[in-house]
Order: sequence, then structure tokens, then C-alpha cells
Amino acid sequence: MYKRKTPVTVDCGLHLFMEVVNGKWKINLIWCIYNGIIRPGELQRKIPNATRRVLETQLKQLVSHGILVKKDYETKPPKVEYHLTELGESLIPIIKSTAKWGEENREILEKLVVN
Amino acid sequence: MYKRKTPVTVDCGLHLFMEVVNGKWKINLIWCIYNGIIRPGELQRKIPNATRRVLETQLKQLVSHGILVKKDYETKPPKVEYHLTELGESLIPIIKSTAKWGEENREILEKLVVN
DNA sequence: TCAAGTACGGATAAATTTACCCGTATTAAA
DNA sequence: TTTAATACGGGTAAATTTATCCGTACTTGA
Repeated sequence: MYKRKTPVTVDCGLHLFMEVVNGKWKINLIWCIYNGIIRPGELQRKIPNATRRVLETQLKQLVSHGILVKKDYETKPPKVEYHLTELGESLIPIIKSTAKWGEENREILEKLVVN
Repeated sequence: MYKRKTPVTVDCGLHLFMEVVNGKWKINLIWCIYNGIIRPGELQRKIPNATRRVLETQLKQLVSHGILVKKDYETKPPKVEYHLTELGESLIPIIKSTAKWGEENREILEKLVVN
């Protein structure tokens, strides 16, 4: 496992937000789970561009950041579900408004951001 | 200069937002400029933890993403100012609400995010 | 018994971001 | 004429994130 060498900075609230939300697939994961796609296998099929390994890692981070809870039925074969915590739920409107901004300005942004 | 090897993904609006806002010092920069700290030297003194070089690079990206404009007086000695574009201004309320979320949950998040 | 489905994780490579060190040029003031 | 201030950028190292490849264990159905 990778060990950080410099401390995370959390001076302002936005850094806290970024810290939680940063990660190539985290928003997708949160969004999927919000929409009822809650099992690892389902998530992987829904986000096929990410490898299983990466999704697993990012899910783990979201859990450790208090955004998700992992529900393990401890059955064999295994069954696992992820759910949003209260904190995770509180993120949804923020994500929505942020996405709204992006969509509203997509036309301008697409040109500038790509490449 | 670094050359990307994989394309930027812009499927949803939030990715567009993230693409613009990601970068260790970008939010600080936007915030400073919004608050009237608009010259490179000032910015560097305001954000001493970042090297000049990094700020310069991130400012350049913000310009290329349409968030800032660079106003060069073309004098000697040089005088340069950065200003928010309309698009950049439209980012301010989003940043505020995002930061608000972080502050509201700071107590929980600080414990979980640090380390 | 073999293939496919469930899920997890170590080790390491590749990509990307951030930091550091070097240097350029001009002007005003000490 | 040296020092400090203005501003910019190349080249490369270090840190971090993401991807790839390996393997584990158990169960159900063909």
C-alpha cells in the first residue's frame, strides 16, 4: 500500500470537498450508488473503463472518508453492498449543482478542456 | 512540456468542473484573484507554500480553460494582472457552496481525511 | 471436474502532477 | 555597479494516482 509523504491540506472547506471527491472514478461511483447500483460487480459492469482493482481502491477510500458504508453479508459466495452514509447523501445536491455548472458551460468548456 | 497520453474525459458536467478546478493551488488562485490579489508576485507572496513555477503553470492552465484572462501591460519592468472571466465569475457561487459543505462537515471530515 | 460467478488484495508499471533548480531580461534605487 | 523587483520558462526529480498483472477462496450449475 502507498504511504503518503506529505500531509493532506485541509485549510478551507473546499479542500475537504476536493479531498473526498478527487479520484478518477469516485463521482461515478457515488452517482451509481445513489442510483441503486450498489454491488461491486454491478459497479464494475456499469463503469467498464475502470479496472476492478481501481474501483475497489476508490470504494475503499470513499468508505474511509465516511461517504459510503460497506455492507458485507458474510455469505458464501460473498455478497457485498455499498450505501451512502448521511454525509454521502449530503454530497448529492452539491454534486448536482456542480454538474449543472458543467453542463451549462459545456459548449465553451469542451473546446478548452480537451487536449 | 508534458504531453498527455490519454484523452480527458468529459462525459458529465461534473467532470468538466473537476477538470477546471483540479490542481493543488487552483482554487486558492481563483479565490485570491476574486479578492483582488491579481498580480503574479502578490499571488506568490499570498501562497508561499507553492513555488512560483507551479503557480505560474496553474495560472496558465486556468487561462487556457477560460477561467482567467491575463492582462499584460507590456511595460518594462513587466506588469501583469489576472482577472476572472465571465465563466470564472460563474464559478464563484459553486466554489462557495462547495466550501460551505466542507466547513459544515469539517469536524467529521478532518478526522477521516487526514493521514 | 470444469467453467463461471461472487469478492479481495499484493506487487509493480505507467501516467500524471507537483516540486526543485537552473537560467533569461529589464529597470529603479541604493 | 550591485541589489532587488518585475515576470517567464526549460529540464528533471519526486510524489502521487491510475492501470496492469498476478493470485486467493468458495459455490453453483453444466
